[in-house]
Amino acid sequence: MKSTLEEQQAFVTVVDSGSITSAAERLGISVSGVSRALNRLEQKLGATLLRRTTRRLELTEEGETLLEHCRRILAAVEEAEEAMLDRHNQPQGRLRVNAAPSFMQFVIVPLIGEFRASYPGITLELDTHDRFVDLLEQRVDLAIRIGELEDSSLHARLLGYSPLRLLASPAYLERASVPQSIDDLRDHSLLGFSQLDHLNQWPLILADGKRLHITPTLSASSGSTLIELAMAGEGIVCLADFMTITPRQNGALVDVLPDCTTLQTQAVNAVYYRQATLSQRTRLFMEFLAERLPGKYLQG
Amino acid sequence: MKSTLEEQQAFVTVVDSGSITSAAERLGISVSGVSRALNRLEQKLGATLLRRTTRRLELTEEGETLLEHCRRILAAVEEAEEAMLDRHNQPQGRLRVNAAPSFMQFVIVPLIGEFRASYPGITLELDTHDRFVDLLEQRVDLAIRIGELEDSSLHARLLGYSPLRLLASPAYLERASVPQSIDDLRDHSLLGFSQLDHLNQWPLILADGKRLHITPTLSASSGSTLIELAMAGEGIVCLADFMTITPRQNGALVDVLPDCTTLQTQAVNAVYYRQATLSQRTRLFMEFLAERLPGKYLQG
DNA sequence: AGACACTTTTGATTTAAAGTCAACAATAGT
DNA sequence: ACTATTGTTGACTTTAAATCAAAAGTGTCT
Repeated sequence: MKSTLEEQQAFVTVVDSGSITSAAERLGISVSGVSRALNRLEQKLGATLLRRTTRRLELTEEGETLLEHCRRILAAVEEAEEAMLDRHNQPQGRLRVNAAPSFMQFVIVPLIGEFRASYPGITLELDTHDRFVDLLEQRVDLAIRIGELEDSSLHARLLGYSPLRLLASPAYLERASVPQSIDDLRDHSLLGFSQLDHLNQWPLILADGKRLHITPTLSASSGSTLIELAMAGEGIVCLADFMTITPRQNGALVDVLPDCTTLQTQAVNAVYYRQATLSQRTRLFMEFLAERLPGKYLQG
Repeated sequence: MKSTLEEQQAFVTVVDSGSITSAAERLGISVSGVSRALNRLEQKLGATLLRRTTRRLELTEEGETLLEHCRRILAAVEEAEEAMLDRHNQPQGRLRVNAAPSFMQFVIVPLIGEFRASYPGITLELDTHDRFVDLLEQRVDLAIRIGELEDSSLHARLLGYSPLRLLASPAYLERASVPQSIDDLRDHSLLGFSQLDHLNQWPLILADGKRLHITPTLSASSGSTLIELAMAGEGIVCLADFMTITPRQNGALVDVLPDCTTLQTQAVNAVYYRQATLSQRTRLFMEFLAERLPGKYLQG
């Protein structure tokens, strides 16, 4: 009278895919097989897991609880299988990495060619997501997180620190003026984020002791758009160092108040959910990042 | 071609019980069933897990690796089942607690009657073990550890702090003398541990700045024996506060140098291995300890 | 060495579990 | 109310796992 892994797999797949029919397809078995597995599981546990009508599936509270447990169990089983596979084989398999869009664009993508050349057997999935995702639910092997860590059930490896910079185009500075102090910034066109207002709290202390909270008259929702705007001479931006490497190199952007800009550096961590040992490919990718990022992209 | 829970259970049970025959008995299936399950598992993984002769079983390196994973998986399955059971039922089930012998004797045992009266459905197993045990391997739900924690994969809950005391019987102090300073102790009969020499490093700073490392001419291997010796007037002992409550109350032992004795207090933690939520009974027991220990047995 | 006690593996068979197909029932949308 | 879609159920098939009995190892003792 013990629930099997197949039943648990069926349950999780049904929840993830939203219907029994699509779960059956994904699992490669018949619809009735999935329905039966679900019923078996419910009967064994003596609880209803999902209230199901033909059109909609809804998790009960028990189902919610069990779902988490099942994800954990299945992840542990997968880890075990990987551990045995890794023992003798070349690095291979799916590796899903999650990072903020700007970090993905400016840091990971430029390095990815080198990694792929070293380990051609690894299938990479690059996932961008602004808010923190549930690693277990999304089956993410490794996530790069900037700033403070929250979830203590995750393991983390520090990759380095990311300083912030103030930047503008030479044309803008010539047309407006070159600010000499933090308080001078108030007379400038400051470009900020349109959605995430907390990023408009720049880490600069004004003469009155307060932090500079900007209310931009021109804003954008992504770092790359902000860079384009700054290069077009629209004003001053405050961005993570790693986004600004190329425009600084070719002179499209120059530092503004370079002495104040490293005030708030944020830790950059590679985080993962693992109960036992890290899979070979995840470890390889993490080591790759830990080796390449400090220096050019991050402060050691 | 995926390994089942039954196969994993068989594998773990064989390792734990040391033979296929006894594992079969424990699992309530036939010997050949276990042998087959083991073979299936090995074939599915393409690796030998146990080198087995009729007389001896030996884990291969792969087996060692898989064993850990299987324990984790099975523990997670058990957690899932418990979580579903706990949902509607009264507290019940097996609860295995591990602590150092002296802590068990002087702290847990005196309190256990009250706990049992409150939750008669819980089956308690009190395990004493000097050295730190592997919670997963020994299926220990909760362990009490005194001093610094090592294993970071365990969760911990601080129960309080345990100060040390120097004690002797009034008769001894009358016969010898009452030491007035730490350095006076050198002229006394100091009782120490016979096996664990690091416990003979008393947390007292001498005039020359060194710690007092005693070389006892009378020693014992357990705290309770040392207490008996001290009560018999054989000398001065240095023991955790919680062991000395009764003899101090009835005057059999009195504090020596009471001002120096709280120097080194050690943290007392309840630690557990859990991937998801704590089972109801474990949580109840931990809360019970956290509520009762500070004050009488530990410093808050 | 050889006989003995014990443990594990294997072949043939039985038993039980899980999956399939097809008919039926339920539900939302037009 | 009709229809397209989705989930459940009964009868049957397939597949996996357990058992019994016999055989093959392995270590011990005289």
